[in-house]
Amino acid sequence: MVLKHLVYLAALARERHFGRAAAACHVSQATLSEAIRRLEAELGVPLVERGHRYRGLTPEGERALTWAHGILADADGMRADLTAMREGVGGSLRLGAIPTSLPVVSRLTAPLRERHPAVRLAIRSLSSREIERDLHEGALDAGLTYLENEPLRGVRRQPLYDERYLLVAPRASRWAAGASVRWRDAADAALCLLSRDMQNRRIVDALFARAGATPEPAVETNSISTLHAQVRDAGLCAVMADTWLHGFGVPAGMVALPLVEPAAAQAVGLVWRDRDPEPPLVRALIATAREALAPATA
Amino acid sequence: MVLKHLVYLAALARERHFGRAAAACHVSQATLSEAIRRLEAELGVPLVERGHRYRGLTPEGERALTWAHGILADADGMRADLTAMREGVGGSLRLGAIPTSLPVVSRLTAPLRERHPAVRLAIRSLSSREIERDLHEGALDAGLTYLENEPLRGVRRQPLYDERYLLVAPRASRWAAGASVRWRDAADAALCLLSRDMQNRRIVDALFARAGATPEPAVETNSISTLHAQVRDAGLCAVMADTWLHGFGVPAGMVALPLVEPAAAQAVGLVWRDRDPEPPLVRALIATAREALAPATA
DNA sequence: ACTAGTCGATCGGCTTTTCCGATCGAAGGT
DNA sequence: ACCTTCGATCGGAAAAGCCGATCGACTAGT
Repeated sequence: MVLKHLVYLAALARERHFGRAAAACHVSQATLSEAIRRLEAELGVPLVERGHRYRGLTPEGERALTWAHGILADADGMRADLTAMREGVGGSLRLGAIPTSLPVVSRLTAPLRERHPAVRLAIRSLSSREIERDLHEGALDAGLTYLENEPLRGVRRQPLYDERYLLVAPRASRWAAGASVRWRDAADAALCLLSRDMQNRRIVDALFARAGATPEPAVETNSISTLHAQVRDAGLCAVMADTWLHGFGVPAGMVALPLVEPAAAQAVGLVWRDRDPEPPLVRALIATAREALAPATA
Repeated sequence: MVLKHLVYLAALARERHFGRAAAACHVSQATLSEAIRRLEAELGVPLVERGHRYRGLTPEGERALTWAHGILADADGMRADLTAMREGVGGSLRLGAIPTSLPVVSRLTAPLRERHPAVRLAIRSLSSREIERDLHEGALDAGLTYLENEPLRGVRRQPLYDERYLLVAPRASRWAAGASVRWRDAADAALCLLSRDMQNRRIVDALFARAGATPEPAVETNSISTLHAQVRDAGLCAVMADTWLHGFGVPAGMVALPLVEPAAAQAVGLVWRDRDPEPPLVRALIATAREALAPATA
């Protein structure tokens, strides 16, 4: 079996198109087509739904793809590992992070780059689900995401901090009177919340629900910067993670009050693929994380 | 990179000889030599200590070998998985087992073969350390070994039963008087024990030590059948695992008495390589083990 | 010290695999 | 009915893989 053919299979699954997949692999469409055919012959199973158009992988193809992702990740890991032994940790680390963790990422990457100046970083803001998926597809080396709210499979983890929630409200509003706000009360505010496809929102909804309330947001968005802007410029209230406020400050004219009853916290941490051995860059990141950003740095 | 080259590397590390490794791979020595050279060129690191004789792998080579074992195991797993999807679980399952667990193996393999008649089994009696090593070298699919006494790394586990220890003594001896024997007292008997390279012996030694005693065995052996024979024919006492006695019975004219103070037990279970996805045969074995031989079947 | 034998590297040539450009044929949209 | 898109296929060129033979260096035995 040829490793390259697995690359072609992965590309085909990703691009869902023979021509584009071939282009992405810098080969002709004929080459890719034949490689898939060979792979099918060798494994003795059809991998793609045959027809005059790409219609997805067969169940066997999907299964093969899972294996292929693992094998390719290992092959890359081996290369990176040996390179690291020769000339120190280098190359490119692809890190996915949930939006609320973005302000924290630099606290992680700064010491990493200090130790290993040759490392190049690619940081992508992704949802927790995208992080999990891309980790398994080998499109990501590590992620910064929620550890507990929704199950994570096939990954190892290093807790880093707890995310807590605050209500950001206009200084003039009635919410600004006390030192904290109850979730139940916050539900009545004119809210700007993240959209429901984001786990942060699902967490917040669950907390509202635990307080017996159902928020009816005036504005929904899938971007935290939008959230921030809405609060600052439109005078709405928002539920924000403390990390975000630490990183970017409380908008002028607004106050941030801890949300209580329940005063819940979500564990956030580093995750990476559950494979041995670990690629050198990932190992370096974990070591850095453990030392530079031990838990209780919230 | 070509998967075949990794096979050659693994063979070379195993055989420690270019010619033999080549023969094991059914290629000429020239082919294998060149393949290693290519691999080194591609990875940019020397993998074997160069000289006019094989002198082992370089540190980079050892590292590469670890990755190679993983990648090759995955490639095999993929093939087996797809074959299983097509024509059911089949192929050959290589199972390693510590000697005291051998009587139990059949209770595991019988239901497995009943469900999957096409499966062929290769059962090897190995020490717990060999099991761990071969598992990682891809020379074994699963193992039956001690789970707790000495650390196991990079494996998943399914506890199956607890191993308990009995003193087998001549019916006429003073030990046969009571219903049990204390470790401290047993240390005074004329003993036949396993040799110190076996974990079972290390466990037994530790239990003697906990009772403040140091056994001075009259006979040491690395084979449990020898142990059994010595007890039966030479009239010595022996510390045996209950599984062995259940499997082969108490030698005629002897009695088996539980060893107490402490009445310790060692957990024994199934282990397999910590990788996702699991090969179909391994999965089938685990499922069978969980159902057919749940814990507390001692 | 010499010799025979072993071991791994290397060379030249052969075979197989891989890759590409071009073309084909089916399906879908207009 | 016509045109476009998509993937399969073909034939030839390039590359890689493999082998037998040979070389050079070390080793063990005399």
